[in-house]
Formats: sequence, structure tokens, C-alpha cells
Amino acid sequence: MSSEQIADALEREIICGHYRPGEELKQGEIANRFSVSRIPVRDAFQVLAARGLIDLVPNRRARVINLSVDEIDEVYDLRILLECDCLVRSIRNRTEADTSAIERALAHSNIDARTDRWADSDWMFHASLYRPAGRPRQMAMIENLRSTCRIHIAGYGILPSRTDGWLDDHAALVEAFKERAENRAVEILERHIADARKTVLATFPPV
Amino acid sequence: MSSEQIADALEREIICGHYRPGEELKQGEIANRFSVSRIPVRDAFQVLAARGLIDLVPNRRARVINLSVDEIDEVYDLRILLECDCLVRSIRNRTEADTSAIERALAHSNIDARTDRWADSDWMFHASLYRPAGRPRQMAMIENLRSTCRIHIAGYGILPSRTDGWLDDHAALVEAFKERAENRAVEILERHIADARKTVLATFPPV
DNA sequence: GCCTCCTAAAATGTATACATTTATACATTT
DNA sequence: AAATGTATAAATGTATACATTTTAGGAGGC
Repeated sequence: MSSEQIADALEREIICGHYRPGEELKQGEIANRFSVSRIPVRDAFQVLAARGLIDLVPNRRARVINLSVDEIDEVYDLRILLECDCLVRSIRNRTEADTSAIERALAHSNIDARTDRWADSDWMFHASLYRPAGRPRQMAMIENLRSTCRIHIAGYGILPSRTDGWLDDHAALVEAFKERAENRAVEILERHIADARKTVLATFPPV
Repeated sequence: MSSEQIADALEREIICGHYRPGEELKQGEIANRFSVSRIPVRDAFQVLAARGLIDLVPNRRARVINLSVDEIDEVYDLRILLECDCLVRSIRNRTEADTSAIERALAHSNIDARTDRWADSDWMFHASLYRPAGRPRQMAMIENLRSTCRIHIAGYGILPSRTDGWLDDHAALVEAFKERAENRAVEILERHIADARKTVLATFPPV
């Protein structure tokens, strides 16, 4: 079990809600669990910290991030900015092969929509929409921001509200994509992400 | 010398051109140089890798990134997207105190423009423009993308072409900022960053 | 009951040691 | 001379050990 594998395994546990926002991660406990020494665990922690999934202060225990309302707001604004830009580039580049990959991802997403795989399938669908843009670094940044959101979604047991409307958005996105209707696609996506933000922020205690 | 300090020191050496793109970083050599064991150096490497400044493959030596033309292109597009958005938010939020901080940064930037501190001062100036937006995460992403660019700028000894025009852009940006002229400010900034990209890409061998 | 101070336990940070993998140099072959 | 194979050197990966720091819990005072 290399440090890279440990980082990936821990990332999955964090975004799946095994560790909650603010919860501590102890080097020793994790080292025992993966049957390695603390050295590779430390390496993995540095990676997770640089990805922004945990807070790491010297001599203090690692903690899963616990974002404030303002920070969540910023993350969703960044998602809107990066995802909409990626979608536009994607629509401009797209070929027929891309479209069929998207329709397969849409079908999968519909099947998983009401299971615990919904978040994974949702990302698979959106990734298929953005992939034709040919922007690997931008995709990595988007995936990272989405992981940040998932920590809170999974940690507080948030489920998508209005699953039907959410699936309708996906179908409408695919239609706009196929018709190369950039502006309509961006409008749908922006509202889609803003809706997700509302659902997450609704779980915060009112000020 | 903690791992965090080592990461920061190495980042500075990399973006200042002490290590060139593609050059190897050896744990042992760096450990000796900073008078520590290889453990904190390894921690620092993980941080630099997650920041995208070095490539890290298990069992292989760490290497400074060496971006292709396509990758440089993507980084500059991301900078335009994130920096212009930040500037707009900044203009909408700004107060008089912000303006005076910007004018101080502009003065510094003008003084350093033809010294080896030009890149640092340039970032200080742009950071002062973006800070009123109140977007710390977006700022960190921008700073990271700028570091990526600086690796190539410093590594290949690229100097800003047309320093006069570049300083004029800064002055014009401040004017637009003060007048809350969003669209004009974004136009200037977009062209300003696109010009920087041209200078960097010009150093690549023609295809 | 609540706060402060102190101590023991626990967790982290890193140096050292050693196993494993990769890189380099040299000899051998074509 | 170029290419291949091999042995040596060097670099990496991680387990262990120990120093340092933080955390947790309780005694004592207000």
C-alpha cells in the first residue's frame, strides 16, 4: 500500500462521509488500519492538505475541512465559473462520438439517481459533458472543488432535493449540448449548480 | 526547518529559476542543504506535487514540471477566467482604502519593473487589485497558476517584452478600477494576460 | 460549580537504518 | 560505432526509535 493509494483511499472515505467535516484523522490509527508505518500516511496527509480536503497544522492532528457559509459560497461560485467555461469549450469542440458517450453517462446517472452512488454517477455525467473541451487541468480543478462540496453533502447526509428536477436539468443539458446551444446550456448549468448550493446552505443553522 | 518551510523555500527556488523546468530534485541533496533528514523533504515534495510544481512518480526522482504548449495555453486561459472574474468582484466591492493600497502597490511595481524583483512586484500589484473581492480560495488558485507560469519564465530567462506597455496597462487598470468601469478593466486585463502568454510561447521552438 | 494549573498519556516530527528500485558505467556483442 | 547486457553505485520507500509537542484528566483554589 503506497502513500498514493492511501491518499486516494482516504479521499474516498472523506468524500463518502466516513469522516465528517471537522473530524480528526490520526496518523497512528490510519497506519494500523492500512498495515503500514506512519511515514506513508504522513505523505498521504500532505497530498490531501494540498488538495484542500484536510487542514494540517504542525504538531496538531489533521482535521477534515469544515467550511463556513462564505467558503461554501466561494466554492460554488468557482464551480459555476469553471464548469460553465468548460461546457462552452466542450460544445465548441464536440464530435458525434462525444455525444454518444454523454448519452451513456446520462443513462447511468438516471439509474443511480436514487441510490448511494448518485454523487459518483453525477460527476461521471458532468465529466463526460466537460471532457470534449480538452482541458485536463481545468477538469482536475473542478473535480477538486466538487470533492470539497461532497465532504459536506456526505458528512451531513444531504440528499439531492427535487431529484426529478435535477434529472430534468441533465436531460435539458444534453439537448442543448447536441444543438450547440451554448447560452441555453450555460443558463441551465448555472442554475443547476446554484440549486445545489441552496440545498447545501439550507442545512446550515439560520443566522 | 520544518517541512512547510522547506516546501516554501523550494517553491521560491523553483519559481526563481534556480531549478529549471524538467530538472531533477534529489531528496538527499536537498536534505543535506537544509541540514535535515529526507523525511521532511519528502513531505515538502508531496506538497509541491499537489501544487502542480513538480512531477512525482514513485521510485523516480522528482522533476520540475515542463509544460507543453497546450498546457501553457490552458494555464493562461484559466488565469484569464479566474483573474477577470476576481477583478469584477473586486470592483463591485471596493472601498477607498482598497484604492490607496492599490496605488501603493502600483508605485512599488513601477520601481521594481526593470529589476529581478519584477515578477514578485507584479504579483503584489495584481493581488492588491483582486483582494477587495474577498475570495481567498480563488486568490490561492490564481497564485498557483501564476507560479506555474513563473517556472517557465524564470527557467528560460524570459523578461517582459514591452515593459513600458506593460506598465501602461497597470496604470490603465487602476484608472478603470477607480472609475468602477468593469468592462474596460476586464478588457485591459484579458489582453494584458494574453500578451504575457504570447511572450512565453514565443520562446518555444516553432512547430 | 467553574476556572487554573499541573501531570500523564498520546500524538506528532524527524533521525537513523535497511530493503528495494532505479540509474550509471563499463564490458560484451553485433 | 551502436546496441545490449550486467554489475556497481545511487536514490528512493518505509519501518523503527526517540525527542518534542499537544491533549486530556484531575487536583486544587476561587
